[in-house]
Amino acid sequence: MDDEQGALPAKEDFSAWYNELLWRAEIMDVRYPVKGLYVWFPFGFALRRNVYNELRALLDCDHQEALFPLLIPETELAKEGEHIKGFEDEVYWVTHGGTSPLDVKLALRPTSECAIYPMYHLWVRSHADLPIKLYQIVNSFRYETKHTRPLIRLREITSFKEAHTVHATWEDAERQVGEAVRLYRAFYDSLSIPVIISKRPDWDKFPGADYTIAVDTIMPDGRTLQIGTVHHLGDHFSKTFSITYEDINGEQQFAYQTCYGISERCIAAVISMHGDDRGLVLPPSVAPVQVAIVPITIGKRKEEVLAAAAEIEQCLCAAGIRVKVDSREIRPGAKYYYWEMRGVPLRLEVGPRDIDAGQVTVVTRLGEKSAIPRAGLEDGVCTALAGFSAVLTKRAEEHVRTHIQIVASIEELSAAVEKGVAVIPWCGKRECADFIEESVNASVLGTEIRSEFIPGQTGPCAACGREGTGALVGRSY
RNA sequence: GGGGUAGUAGGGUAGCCUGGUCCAUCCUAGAGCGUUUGGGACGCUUUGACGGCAGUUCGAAUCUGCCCUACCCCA
Repeated sequence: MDDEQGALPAKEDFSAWYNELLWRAEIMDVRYPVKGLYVWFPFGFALRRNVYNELRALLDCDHQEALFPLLIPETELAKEGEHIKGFEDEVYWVTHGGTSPLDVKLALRPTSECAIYPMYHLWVRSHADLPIKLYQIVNSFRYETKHTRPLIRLREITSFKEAHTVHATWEDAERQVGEAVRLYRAFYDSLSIPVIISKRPDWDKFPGADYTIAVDTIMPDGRTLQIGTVHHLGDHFSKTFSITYEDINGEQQFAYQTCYGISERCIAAVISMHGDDRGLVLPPSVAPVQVAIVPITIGKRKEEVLAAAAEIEQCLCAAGIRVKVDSREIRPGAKYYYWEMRGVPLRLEVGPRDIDAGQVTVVTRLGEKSAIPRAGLEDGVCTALAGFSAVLTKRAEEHVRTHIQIVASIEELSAAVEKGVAVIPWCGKRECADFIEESVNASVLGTEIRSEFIPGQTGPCAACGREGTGALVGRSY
């Protein structure tokens, strides 16, 4: 092969590839001098903005965006016993104002239940106030002791989208759980990321929830990444924070709640799922630059070519496409590599030969080359972008499908989790899950699996032999 | 949680044991000038560093202490 100058580590070597790519594609700068805190480069931030705009658009149909404070008084945080127990080891505390110690310590929110629910206590009066569906997109803090990793395991989660809803009945809250799962599916569809929905085991649910539904995907190395969670909170928090409403009979009733969240792990998923040895590969829906135009300027016709490129830019821009002309004084090849690293879905090449032929050369990020007539270019580009999205989805589905195995015994499971995730019958008992987990060095992630790639499964529990149903098992980030 | 290794310019490395030399070195780094341009151009000129804080010393990248950060291994 050619000398691979400037190449990334191969994607096979996932950790090295991921770290190097974040830097080279200008997503994040990991050199900030505090462990677990990272800086968004402008390009990465543009990607973040596009991704979260997709999420906002979906939520804004029947949620409202709000903003609650970062600081939570210890007195509120400590109210719900089970909840605080789940977080107490990872809370950052503000203990001083200037040089004077505070009377009541203030926590940096690890999540916002205890910031929002005291206000819900004031806001909820009558059944007519319900349901309430709010969300906010904020940073939150967790003092992670394990290995931190940009976008995946952070001490400052910079992009936590959390929704908090209040309902009159348990059933109504459960319907909202279903609705949230539907929203998250739609969100990940727009990013061409296949997901596996399952119900987390009881010991792994959100502290203070009735149950937790998780959204997982499969990374290039076969490990799973949790990229969304939906919690049915029952009336645990409404009892703690006295969130009550007056029903139609004039009686005070406790409300039922849900909350559900997505963090910048969704961006880690986009990067990891689609990227390749040349860099990022971004879905057109969120790519900061959807089309890069490279003018091939040779000798005398330089002005003519640059004018043609500018005209094409204007016409695509008018059609609502995010487009950039790269007129830097470097070789065309250098520009191709540059935009490939940044995941631009389509590259347009405009040179004297194209002008003479009345066409534009189009190359997709995955290397498919074609020519589109200059007349009707907007339509041609839009079609190519839509086609590219479809190809990404198909590729991603193929990856997930080939990293799932349906197995029946511990031996099969042990081999399966080396390569990806597995589904195995389990009776639901904690001891059996512990046995399975210890035997294969992987986790029981969930049951009641909902995935187009996984059929319903029943059979004897892999640990005890009693009747069981399919459980998702894998190694996770 | 336990152990280990390391931090030198935008990135990668040498030097450290045995403290001292005016220009360490390589690159996909930056700046400038000129020639180039259908897959990472070339020449010349030039810029820039010893993770942080304290200590030892006439003198510290090098020795000592603490802290921070990164990576690897084991639970």
